Amino acid sequence: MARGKVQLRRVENPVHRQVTFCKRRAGLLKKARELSVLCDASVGIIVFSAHGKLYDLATTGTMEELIERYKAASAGEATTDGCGRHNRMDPKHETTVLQQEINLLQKGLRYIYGNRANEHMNVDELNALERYLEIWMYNTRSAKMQIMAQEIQALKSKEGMLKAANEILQEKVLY
Amino acid sequence: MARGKVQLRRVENPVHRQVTFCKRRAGLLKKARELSVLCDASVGIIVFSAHGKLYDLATTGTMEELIERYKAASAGEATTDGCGRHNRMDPKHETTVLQQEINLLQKGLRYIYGNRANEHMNVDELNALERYLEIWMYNTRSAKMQIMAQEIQALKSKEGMLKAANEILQEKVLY
DNA sequence: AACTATTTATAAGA
DNA sequence: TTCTTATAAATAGTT
Repeated sequence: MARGKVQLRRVENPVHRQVTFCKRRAGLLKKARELSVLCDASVGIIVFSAHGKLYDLATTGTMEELIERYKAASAGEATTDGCGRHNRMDPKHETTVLQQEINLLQKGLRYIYGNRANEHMNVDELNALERYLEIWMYNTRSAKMQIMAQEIQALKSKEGMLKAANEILQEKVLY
Repeated sequence: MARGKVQLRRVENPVHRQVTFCKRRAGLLKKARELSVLCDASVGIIVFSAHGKLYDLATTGTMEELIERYKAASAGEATTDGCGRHNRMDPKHETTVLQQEINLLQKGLRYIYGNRANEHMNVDELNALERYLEIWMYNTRSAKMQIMAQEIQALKSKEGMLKAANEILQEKVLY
């Protein structure tokens, strides 16, 4: 895409190929992140280099989660919005409420930024801020717990595989 | 990328968002195919639209094969987030730390703004966010308490004055 | 790892 | 939707 039109075939020079791989891989992942953010989509990417090295990206949750969702979606076709952790309400109302929330939090951020938290805010504003912070913290903790639970699951599964491999190796040693 | 710089946040207009989704999804898959051909790589992409519709691409074999290969490859990996720059607490860089704090909170704000709280944040970030939120909430409560205490003080003092005035008036009435 | 000349992708408009 | 077009973004070749 620059200084020469690209030919759709393998780059023969190994050095050039490696450089192109790095650049384009980065570009691809960037595009995926943009698509996810701009369009509210979930994107998972798996890349194996020619030499077998793995690179991946999951814009939403973990790759395992996406894979499960993929299997569910590609097997059956009854995908009733699998994500839905927060039930949606009237979009217009929601937007307004969210905007107010954002304004308040941004005001709070400015105070933090000035290292003079909460000056110039009245009791009503502080109450609202407190409420939002509680909700936010709750969400943060929930998300963290979810991720950690998934990691534990992954580790357990890894442990199982390692144990199995161990047994096989021990058998081989014995005979 | 044209006729207007792209902002990295959800496209609010649903029609624009849908169009952008189609275009960019096509672009992403094209880039993936190019990467695969040019660099001899295997690429798998899973995309879920906001409404849960699945789009996928596997440049080599099937997606199932890629998923199996992914599981095999990721199982034998260290989960030590390669970047890992967790060294902190250099008093000279107080400003830097503060800036990081702001960045984190702003990142959180963007997620709230996009109605997708805490997505794309890892456990470390969530932990840090939780810590900041606790501090912030503590400060908020302190400020609120202080203001309320002052108001109570003011009211008590006013009450005292009124009582005194009342007594004087009663005395005047009696004589 | 930077730099730029070009190509490519795409946002907005028709 | 699809086509066009002006412009932003990606990147091939180079240093």
